[in-house]
Amino acid sequence: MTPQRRVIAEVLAGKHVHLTADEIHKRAAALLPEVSRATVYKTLGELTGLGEIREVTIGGRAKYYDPNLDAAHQHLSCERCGLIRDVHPQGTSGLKLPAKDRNGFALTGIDIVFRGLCPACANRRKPKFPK
Amino acid sequence: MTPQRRVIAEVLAGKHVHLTADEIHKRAAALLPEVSRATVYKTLGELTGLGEIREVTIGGRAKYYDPNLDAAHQHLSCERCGLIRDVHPQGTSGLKLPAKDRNGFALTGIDIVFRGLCPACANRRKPKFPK
DNA sequence: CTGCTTGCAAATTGTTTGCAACACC
DNA sequence: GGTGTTGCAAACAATTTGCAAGCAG
Repeated sequence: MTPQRRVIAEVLAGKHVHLTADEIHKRAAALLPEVSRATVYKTLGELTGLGEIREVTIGGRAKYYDPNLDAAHQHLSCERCGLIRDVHPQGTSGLKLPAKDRNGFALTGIDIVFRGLCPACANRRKPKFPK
Repeated sequence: MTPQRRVIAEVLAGKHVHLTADEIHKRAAALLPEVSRATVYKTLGELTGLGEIREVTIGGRAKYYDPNLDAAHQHLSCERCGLIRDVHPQGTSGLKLPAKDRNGFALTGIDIVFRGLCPACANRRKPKFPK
């Protein structure tokens, strides 16, 4: 357990934390300036391998890291700004794929993402200018 | 409608087509050598804007493009090799997020991805050695 | 001519890797 | 002194953009 890993763990602590590797790096560097991007990536890779966090790829370019593995949950994602929130709706936990639809796959999990616009993005309408 | 766009449309035609932009480019170039990557990206961007196809980001680095918008469907994805298949299981169409869980979001869609290992990948076991 | 499309190349973004220096048992 | 960690820099991969040239109406 090095100082670098501690600050990364601190950044990931808490509820509703869904950050990209780059955001994690920025926040970690604010706490401890001498944290390099490479270390953040390596640490996140290890944590993922250990099952402490999970990579989620939603809607965009960068991966998000989800430290909330205790409770099964789904994600609510803003298509405009990329904001991600955890949700725990009923009726999703029983969801599974019938054997006849599995195509021989060995299933390991199900990801459910509710897409939409967050309140802030829904208000300020499309930032698009008629020319 | 230019020759370039026609071959891109041809590549996208058919069922169970889930290709990355780069794969689309390779296949289009096989039909018509003078198709540049940039043109593929621009065309895919337009088609996405027009609602003809949809970008899906599953599990990895590159986006996949899904031309099957007629029928609501979900995806079955191999975590090892990236293979994606369409599935149409029962019991998912009624799924929606209760208002109390919406956090003020205006919902536009729900993505469901069943993760697992395809038959081929399940056979050749993890290329990973426990020490 | 005017406007949209193409395609090369360069720029951007997100992530991974090679490798030397370092700290810790 | 070996093991594992760091961090710089370079390599990569996926995508986007600037811009000059081409084609169609």
